[in-house]
Amino acid sequence: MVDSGTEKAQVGKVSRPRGRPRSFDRATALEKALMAFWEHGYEATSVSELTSAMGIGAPSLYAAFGDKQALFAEVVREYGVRYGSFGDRALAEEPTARAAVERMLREAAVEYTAPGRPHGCLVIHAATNCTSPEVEGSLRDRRNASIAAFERRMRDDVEAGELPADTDVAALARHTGAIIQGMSQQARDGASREELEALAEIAMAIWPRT
Amino acid sequence: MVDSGTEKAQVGKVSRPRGRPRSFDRATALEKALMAFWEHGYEATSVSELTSAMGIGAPSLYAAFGDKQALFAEVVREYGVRYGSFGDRALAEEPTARAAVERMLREAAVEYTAPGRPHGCLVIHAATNCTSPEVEGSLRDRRNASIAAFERRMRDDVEAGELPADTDVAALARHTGAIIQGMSQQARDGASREELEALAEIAMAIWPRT
DNA sequence: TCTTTTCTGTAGCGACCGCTAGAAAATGAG
DNA sequence: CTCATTTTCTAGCGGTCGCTACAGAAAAGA
Repeated sequence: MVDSGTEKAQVGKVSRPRGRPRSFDRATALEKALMAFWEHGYEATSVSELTSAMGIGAPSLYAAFGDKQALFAEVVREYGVRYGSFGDRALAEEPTARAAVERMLREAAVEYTAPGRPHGCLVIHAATNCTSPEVEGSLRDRRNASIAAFERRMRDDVEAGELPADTDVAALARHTGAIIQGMSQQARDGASREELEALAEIAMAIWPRT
Repeated sequence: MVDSGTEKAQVGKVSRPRGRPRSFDRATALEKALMAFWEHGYEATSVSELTSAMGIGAPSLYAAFGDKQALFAEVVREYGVRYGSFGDRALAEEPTARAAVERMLREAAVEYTAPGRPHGCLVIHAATNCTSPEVEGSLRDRRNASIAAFERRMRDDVEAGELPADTDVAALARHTGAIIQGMSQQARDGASREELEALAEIAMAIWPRT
């Protein structure tokens, strides 16, 4: 049952696997599950909601993804790649921590209110009020890891002389995290892209004047 | 069954009601329910968890509080009075919007990490990922009402000349809401009072220099 | 005492939860 | 073709959900 999802690629010919072929596309089914979890969270999304959203029966779901928790873990991974990577990209590509945060907040306003998909951030919301400590903890770890990444990037800037030596990088990172989390919450509560952009712009005023 | 909770006070003598007296104190039972909902949220707190936390049987719960949703509504009301009033107090008592927000954030750092009770804010978290739109919406309305109250207080200051005439009060109010919501989230994620206080202090830097 | 009223405890309702056994269907291998 | 393998579909498992019928217990009033 391990590695049940990956199709082993053969040299040259495609050579389909032995038994009855799967009647659905695994990637699109995963995407449907992602949307369902994103919209309603881990516990409030029942397996029957998942199966009907994914267009498959329950046994197919369990055969292809393990169980509900494993499917959610895979959804979270996929979310990180498809929707949650703008922060890492900003941190990696921008020349300064300040520019990275500014771009991150600006992009968050767009991402969190994008039409045609749930608002806000899956990592922030999908495992709140969750009976399983494992699931709740996995997303909490991700949130705290993000703040730690902010702090590392800021500390680099301090060491490079880009930020004042007495900068409280831990608090500055926490502040950035709070803004992101608050923006996500307000996107869920109906705030528009423009409103979040104005919020982000105000939040940038904590940085030393340019 | 309406008004089943309130004991009608008589002039002079106490005159207990007719039938078998209630074996539990309604207020302390409500407080236990409040803690349970605060900790785990609306849906993740089952009726059987509630009954065992409150120390009563299910029929007693339904007789005294209606149903789960009515109990939650009463809990939210009680929470607003007992734990969620520091914001309104700051807005009402402080001379300026800025002083009110500063005090509110400082107090939020304390309230959201107070020992012996759940961290963060019930209004922000207890109805996320909720199957019932009514319950989810009731808390969302409260959150948006808070931001609207911030905005009104700020607009008063603009009209009084306490804030610049071109202040974007809507964005400033949203920013304050985002900080509060982010602080609550991070309190749930394990941040300490000191960390939240440092976050709050940084957030105050968006206001014009004193 | 007896009746009336209200609350308590037991026991269980129907509905949904996550999950799976087992048979039928669809493919490749021989 | 038959056989082995894998997926699909149907049906349903045990468990928990929110909630309640019912009988007995505990009080006031007659």
